[in-house]
Amino acid sequence: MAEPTAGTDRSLTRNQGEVLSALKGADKPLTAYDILGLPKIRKAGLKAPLTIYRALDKLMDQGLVHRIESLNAFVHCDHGPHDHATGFLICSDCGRTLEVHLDDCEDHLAGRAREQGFAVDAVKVEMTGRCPDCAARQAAQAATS
Amino acid sequence: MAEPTAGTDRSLTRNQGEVLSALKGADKPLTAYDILGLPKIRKAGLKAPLTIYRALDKLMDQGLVHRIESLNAFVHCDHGPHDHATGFLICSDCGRTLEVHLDDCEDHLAGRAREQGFAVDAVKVEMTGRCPDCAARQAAQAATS
DNA sequence: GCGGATAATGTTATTATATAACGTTTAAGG
DNA sequence: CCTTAAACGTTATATAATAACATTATCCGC
Repeated sequence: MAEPTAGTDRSLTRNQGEVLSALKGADKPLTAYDILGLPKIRKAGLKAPLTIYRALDKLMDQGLVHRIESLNAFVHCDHGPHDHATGFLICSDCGRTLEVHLDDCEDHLAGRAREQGFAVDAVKVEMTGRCPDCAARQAAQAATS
Repeated sequence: MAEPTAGTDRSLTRNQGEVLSALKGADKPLTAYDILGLPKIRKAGLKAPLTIYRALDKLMDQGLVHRIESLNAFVHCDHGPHDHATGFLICSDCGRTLEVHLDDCEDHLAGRAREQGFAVDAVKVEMTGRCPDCAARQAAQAATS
């Protein structure tokens, strides 16, 4: 029983496929417990937090999923596996995120670290603010008040 | 009773002073529960998690303490209040951190966000790796094995 | 196919991190 | 004083993540 039924990616187990599929279907990051609470996930037989966390760990190993530290949540990576650092724009209003690539800035950041004698393994950037939609809505509300 | 006995900073309440003092005395980030478990803190009468979290919130408002998202831990900011983004180098071996300033890189990062129509409030950068000491120790061990 | 190693899973319990709700006390200013 | 807003105390609870151990599936060489 190695057929992933939920995802299209080969070499994923059923649990991993289900979790990845759940993240793909969401429009914003989900916590492990958000995922656990999804009807589709329950119907698929996943019912323990650990089951979700294990699947997420493997998906992150493969670069298919990223963890948003400041939200304790996880998002599908829609850019395919990549080895350069990623940053996330996190809307504090609607909770959606936008992934940005930091190919050039990564060198700058890591260079700063190396000046201090630090050997960098991973770079994480998270920016909080308002997404275009929410910024526009707030501007409109401010105008009418 | 507004005298901060633990810290030297004015305008801090006693609880805030105790918590800040605890962080100043540590050589690495502490979680709220780490702080709660310190004898000095217990002796000062702080005994509930919420007490610690409330003090931490205020200290962060004032820029005296930073939160390390990927550790769920808090560090004293030894640069004084500053408004430009900070980054942290986090040693995955010894757990110590090093704060770095990102005054120039911040513009680059935030600019990337603005290209997408995103209004940035805060930028957080966390880099994981090995600090100079731990990198040197590992190199020495590799040489003798 | 068989057998053994390795990875993945199931299950239960527990630990770690953070906040809600509510009443009381304290500090600052008129 | 007296009011008001901030800080605090207390208890309970919510949220996030992992430990420990038994079981099952998958891969690979034979």
